[in-house]
Amino acid sequence: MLDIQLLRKDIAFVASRLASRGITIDTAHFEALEAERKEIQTRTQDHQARRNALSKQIGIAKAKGEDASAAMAEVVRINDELKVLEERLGDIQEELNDFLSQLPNLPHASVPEGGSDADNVELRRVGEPRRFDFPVRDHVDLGEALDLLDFATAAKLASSRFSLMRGGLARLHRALAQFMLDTHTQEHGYEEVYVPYIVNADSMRGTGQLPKFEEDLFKLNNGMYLIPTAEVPVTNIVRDEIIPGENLPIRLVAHTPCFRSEAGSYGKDTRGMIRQHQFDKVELVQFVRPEDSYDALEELTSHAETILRKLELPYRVVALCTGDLGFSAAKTYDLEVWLPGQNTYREISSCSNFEAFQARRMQARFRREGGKPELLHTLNGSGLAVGRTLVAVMENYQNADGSITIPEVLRPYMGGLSVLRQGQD
RNA sequence: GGAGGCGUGGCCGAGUGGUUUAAGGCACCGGUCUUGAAAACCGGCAACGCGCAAGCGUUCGUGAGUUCGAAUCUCACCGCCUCCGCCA
Repeated sequence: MLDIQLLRKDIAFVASRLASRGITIDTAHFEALEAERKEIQTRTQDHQARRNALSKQIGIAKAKGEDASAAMAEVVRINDELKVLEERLGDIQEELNDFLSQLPNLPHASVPEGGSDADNVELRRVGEPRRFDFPVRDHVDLGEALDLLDFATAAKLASSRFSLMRGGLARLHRALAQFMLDTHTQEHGYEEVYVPYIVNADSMRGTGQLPKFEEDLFKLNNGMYLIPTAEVPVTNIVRDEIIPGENLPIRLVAHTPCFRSEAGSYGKDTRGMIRQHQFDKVELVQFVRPEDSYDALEELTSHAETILRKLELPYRVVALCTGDLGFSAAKTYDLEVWLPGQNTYREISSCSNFEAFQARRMQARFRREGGKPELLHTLNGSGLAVGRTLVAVMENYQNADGSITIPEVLRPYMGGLSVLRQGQD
């Protein structure tokens, strides 16, 4: 949520920053609502003040045994008017709130201008895509040939866009998550958290999934939702809290499954594990002081990159342009891993600074020594998407005979195993 | 699932219809005293909204209601605790 003060003060600025994201806002509508809100609110509060004063007089009069019927009659009259005013004020405030909650965050000044992902800016490439002297297979062919990946059975159990992993591949998937958690907790100073995979609507509003993106979520019959990312439960830990300033920054990491309905993605990435209704992700979340959040974004991105470096997977870092930013983000770096099976770089992590956008929705604040509560800044990033990392390992580490070499750093998690081949357990 | 109890500021806690403008304590901040610290004493100290300000308003888990007036009464919901049942 944007700061309503900023809209009151300089709506032209807000409109122009949103225009860079391809969003047009009805400034006249907002200004009209605000003018009415101000008038109605002033009148409402005048009435309330009058009523409170009279009620106090009535109390004093009654205590003395005097007659208070004139004052009581006036309060009745004031209450009639007040009822109308309060209703109208409530409606206006709701309308303002709806207007505000539909607006995405403003892009940071350093975000490149652009209308679509074609305008994203590649910042750096790390690692050299491997040259293969045999025909490259994608992860689906590799996994099915090894009898370790079975999409047909997954579709029988659930539907398309689910996967079934077996044996060494299931273990490799688990190894990746363990390796990521251990790296972030032991080397990068994150605290591991275990969180609910089902959350309420308030949490979804806090991080910005609601009200605009309900169709992307799985909703349960009790009104709660399956999490689309650990960002939701982990970030909402600080909702409605005032954190002592000396406790910041707070760095949390969680490994969770993620559930996405992928509505509107029919025909996109239908093959393999790239786009699933259920996938695992290790998520990094930071709560920081406002002045530290851009340094924290660089640092958090480097933490995610560390995983790719240790796995020796080639990747590139891309700065999303204004038109490609997610709803709540002020700035985002995507990490894209090289997939030989697709002969291209594919997103494997998205690291964002939300500034105070989520904190304002969540009322997540901190207090400096002796100061007033201030909104903190939130950040998060995948560190990494486990399923896509598994795909990247399979495709980049494949051998001519269809076996898959296990990256060095994962072998301790695999009981020392160095290669996945057919017929193994 | 059943029965009972409870939700008050950063924390503890008083308050069962009217000068509550939420007592008191802890913590915290400032001051006096002191070589310094501690103790003692004095003062300050919830959040949010509107307003240039004075100030006004809202908030006692949440929402609805009763009343001239609600932290206090009624209803619903949420959460926590205790006991019973069930269960990994």
